[in-house]
Amino acid sequence: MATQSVKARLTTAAFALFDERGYEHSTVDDIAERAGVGRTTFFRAFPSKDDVILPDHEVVLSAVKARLAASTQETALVAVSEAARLVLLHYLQEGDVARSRYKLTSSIPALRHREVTSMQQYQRVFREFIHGWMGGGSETGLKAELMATSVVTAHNYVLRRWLRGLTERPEAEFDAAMTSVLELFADINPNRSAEDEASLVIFRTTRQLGSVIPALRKIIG
Amino acid sequence: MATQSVKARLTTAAFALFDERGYEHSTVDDIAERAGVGRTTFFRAFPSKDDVILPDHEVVLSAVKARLAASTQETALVAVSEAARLVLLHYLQEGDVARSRYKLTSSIPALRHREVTSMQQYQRVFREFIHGWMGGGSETGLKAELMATSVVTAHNYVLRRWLRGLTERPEAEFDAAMTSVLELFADINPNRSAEDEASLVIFRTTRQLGSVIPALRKIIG
DNA sequence: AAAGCTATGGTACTGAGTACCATATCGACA
DNA sequence: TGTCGATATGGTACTCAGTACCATAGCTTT
Repeated sequence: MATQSVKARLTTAAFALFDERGYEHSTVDDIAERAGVGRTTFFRAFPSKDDVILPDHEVVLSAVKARLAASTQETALVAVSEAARLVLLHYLQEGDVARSRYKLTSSIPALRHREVTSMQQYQRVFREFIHGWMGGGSETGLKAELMATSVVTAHNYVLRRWLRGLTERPEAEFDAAMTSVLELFADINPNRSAEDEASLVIFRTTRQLGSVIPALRKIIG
Repeated sequence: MATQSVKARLTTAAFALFDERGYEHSTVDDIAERAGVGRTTFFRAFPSKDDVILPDHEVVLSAVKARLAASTQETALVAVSEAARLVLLHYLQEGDVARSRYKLTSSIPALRHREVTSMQQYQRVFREFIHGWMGGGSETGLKAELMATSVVTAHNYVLRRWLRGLTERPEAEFDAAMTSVLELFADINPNRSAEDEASLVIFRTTRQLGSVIPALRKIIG
């Protein structure tokens, strides 16, 4: 019977009880009893009651940190995108568990707060990473923060669409969203392009303006 | 003695106790006793213990909603900027209270969560307003969400700098931050500007190029 | 003066979270 | 094999936030 770990048994027991009686009407005693363990053991596995709905949070957060750490100055943005994708993929792999959680976090404030907190933690990791990538100066603080929140927001947007059943291709939508976010910030990045700068060029010619201008118009489109 | 309202007395009592003994070691009974009221009255004034650190939240949130509601399609972005500014100004007016709160939210997780929740509520209001302004279609959902989070993030960034004593001119910094955020999204807005488009202008002149070019350089900078 | 409304205080209860102690299980090692 | 020690678990008792309910004081209304 005890093939699953204690944590896993507690998690399934909790989700089942929350589904049957609702979150408020399921006590920690109930959860522990259904999992076949004592109440004390519950609080050893989870710091608080609401943590039971995000049992893999620490693992995923560590994976995100590891993915970011395994990057260079040139591949930083790819790392950000892929690290965020790790989070999405974890939810996708959870399947029905993720959808159950969504039902719960949508209706129970305490659980919504718990999920918001977890997203804040991802955001913090991204912010520190991006800020470090930008050099860590105070002039890039706001930009780093904006970028981090945007990445997390884009992730959440696609995730929520999938949870609501509004998309069959969450990964493709995620890539699109992430690309548009990174494009948004493209001009203020360290590896900057010259896209925004305009050059004024003056040529000397003996040809008539009347013949030159239509040709110029054609080039500029 | 009871010139202040019950809510105000409870608030000052709470901040004083939190400062003396810390949040965890101040019970709701202690706060109520110092304020000269019963415990029941505390929970009538505040839904939970941690709400006491944001006594004006509902008021400010309503002010933000009102400011947004009093705008037209053309003035939407100004309204967003000024609504966010309302929040900042409220913190600035609080002065030391705001700084005390910052100390508390920085060190006590429960209070940090409370503040995050309040920011989430602002964000939600901004998101819904902006999305409505964009027409409410599903193709603008992500953009609206990104804009709302960015506005709130920029606000928080400047607010935190002021709370840490890193700036003497929070309002000016706020304006700068807000402008840069709105610029960031300028190209995807309904009232788009022609800022990003370049014009090619050709003049006819009889003057020598050698005298014209230095003057042009001076203009362009 | 009686009725009613509102704000407040008090009491009793549930349940989360903590502290502490007791016990069981298992492996290492003599 | 028996013993020690580490780790996981269970149980008990406690604090305190939050809720429900009732009683009462003060004030207005009729």
